Amino acid sequence: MHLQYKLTDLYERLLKSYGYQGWWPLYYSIPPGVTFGNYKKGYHPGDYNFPQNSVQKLEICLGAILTQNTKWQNVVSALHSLNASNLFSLTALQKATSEQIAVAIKSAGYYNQKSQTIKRLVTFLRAHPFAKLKNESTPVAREKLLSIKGIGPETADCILLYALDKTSFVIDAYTTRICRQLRIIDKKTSYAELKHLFESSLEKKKELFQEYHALLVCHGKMYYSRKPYGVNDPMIDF
DNA sequence: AACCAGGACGTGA
DNA sequence: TCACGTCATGGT
Repeated sequence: MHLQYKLTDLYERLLKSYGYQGWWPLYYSIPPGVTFGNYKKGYHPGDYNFPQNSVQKLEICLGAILTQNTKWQNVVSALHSLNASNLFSLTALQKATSEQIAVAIKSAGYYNQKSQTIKRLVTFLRAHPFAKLKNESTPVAREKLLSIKGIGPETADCILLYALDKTSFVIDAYTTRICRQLRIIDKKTSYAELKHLFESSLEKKKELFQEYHALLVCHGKMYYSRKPYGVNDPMIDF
């Protein structure tokens, strides 16, 4: 079976098992009064008309940084804390010191590093507003994001895909584990190689990229969070 | 009570 | 390049 078919087939199977995921979850920048399925939890399955404004884009960037090697629930409480501290805007984050931000995001862990990364991001966004970034080509915007210390490949790709609607596939630890287990790649395949594999195999639609990554995380949480990874994965029979 | 989480960076080989 | 240590909280 060709890899291209394998990857599109895996998507179909995951979608059938788990349904639409509705990423990126938004909690503190949603328009008031909007109700959409389990919207209160932040997810908006089937609705790809997000983000709608720069505050929502900022929330996605913050979430992408805060969730580095961290459970999402800890990120949610950090976002709540930021909101309670009136730090949920570019101008507020600009005025705040990294120490003040660190206190607010404590629950997400690595708060010293992440607070400084957030400060660098805010400085960056002053010179490169979202509207300007969207007009850049994906590779150029990606390089600019990667130039920010504390923003690596996965965080940059999350921002590109979910905040800027760019078709940049996100590779995370679950994606790598799943693809190894399903013999799609071997142990020494790099982030860039796996990313290229997905991007060259799939239709370049941001809705597909957004759902696929979310589905891989959902599946990864089920079968790939504890060693030995993926031994009970029902998708294993290709 | 060790283990893990939607990583990234600095270092030495 | 790459393997390894470090950063840190909170749930299981």
